[in-house]
Amino acid sequence: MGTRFSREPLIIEDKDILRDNWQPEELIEREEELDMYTSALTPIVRGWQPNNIFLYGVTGSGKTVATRQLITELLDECKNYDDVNLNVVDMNCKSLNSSYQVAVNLVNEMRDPSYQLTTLDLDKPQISETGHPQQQVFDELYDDIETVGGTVLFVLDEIDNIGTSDDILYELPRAKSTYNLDAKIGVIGISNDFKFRDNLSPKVKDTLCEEEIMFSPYNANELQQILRQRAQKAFIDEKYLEQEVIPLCAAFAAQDSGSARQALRLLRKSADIAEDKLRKDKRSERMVTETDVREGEIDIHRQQVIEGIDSLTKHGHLVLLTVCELASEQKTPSRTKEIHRRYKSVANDFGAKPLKRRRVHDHLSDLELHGVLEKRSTTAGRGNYNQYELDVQISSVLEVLEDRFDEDSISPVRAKAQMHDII
DNA sequence: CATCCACTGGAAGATATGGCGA
DNA sequence: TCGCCATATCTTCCAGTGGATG
Repeated sequence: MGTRFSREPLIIEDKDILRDNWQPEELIEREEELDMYTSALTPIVRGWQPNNIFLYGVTGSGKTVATRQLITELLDECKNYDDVNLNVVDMNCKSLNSSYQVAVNLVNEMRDPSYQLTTLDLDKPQISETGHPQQQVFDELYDDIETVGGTVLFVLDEIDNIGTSDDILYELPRAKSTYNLDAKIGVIGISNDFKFRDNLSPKVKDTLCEEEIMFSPYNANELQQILRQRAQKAFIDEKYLEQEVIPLCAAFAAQDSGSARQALRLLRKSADIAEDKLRKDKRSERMVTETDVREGEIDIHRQQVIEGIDSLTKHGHLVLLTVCELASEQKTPSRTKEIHRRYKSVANDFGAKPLKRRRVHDHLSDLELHGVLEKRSTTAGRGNYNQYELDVQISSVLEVLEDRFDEDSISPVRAKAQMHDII
């Protein structure tokens, strides 16, 4: 037997190739989008004022990969011309939910000594995330832009996170004329959310959306091509994949989101499961099977729900616990009114001041958004009302809640659930 | 058919928290 | 320490909805 940590590859040769941040040499199935994108970027090579570009499409539809590829080529090309000084500031706004935070992080990004702006280091200290007036942060940012000079291109990935506070998107494209800057400023906004574009204030839409490129979700066929492109390199031998594996991964992802990221994650998970079975001698052949894919799908979904629950606040957990309690008494689906009534006593038991009705409604919708609860809107009887019930195994929810509260307060619920045989 | 009812969910304001510079 | 700032969370208020009621 080998050691516990054997380096011997079993099925996968290079797992990184199956990650969504691996940059393929060629982005396939997106020819049209790349074409439009290229023409939108062309003015930069000529040293002209850049277009502002807005990309939108669901996650995993190739927006970021396309951007990375084209920006790399663009930077290379610009090196050939003395009169073009292109600086790209690339930032992911995933955890930033206001314009203010984006501005602060842009300043820090530009001042980060390890960041390779093609000109000088700014050599100024980083600034803290809170405590400054917004305008002051903007002023710092413009100062830095002017110091860097040339063409400054901002790539703001997942910009939809800032929600309705879109000041920065109004400010940035106009900064040149407002503050008489010499530097040319361009903004590329990348959004996963279609609605974000519609919800932008009209003044922002005018400027930022000069060039819009829409990345549609991949269909099952396109996803298969993408998976094949990567599987060729990632697996020791493609023969180790059952014929149905790639089509099935593609189908699951196409059905749900059309996201290449999701399809890849599933393929990766399936391969993990297969290797695990091999290692534990539960399987004799080097082979990823259809069953592995189906198991992987369940596993990933479950993981997502648990993460969803984990991110909630204390009262979110209390509301969820209330629904569990009702479920354990077979009283779900339950009306919001009923949930709120019961929630009040649950909260009191935990020594927490119960929230008002409205807020509990919000928590319930949150839970639905996370896929933990299922909502049923009813328009029967007097007026319309909502009912909620658990959309996942009560046992997995209780498991997560046990970590949040203490075990003793959860066990009565578990006992009741067991009594009614729903666990 | 007009009015009422019971509920939903948007909007705005209040409160709590935590970091900043002075 | 204080006053200032941003933000998350929560409360208050209220308009809208659509079947029920008389």
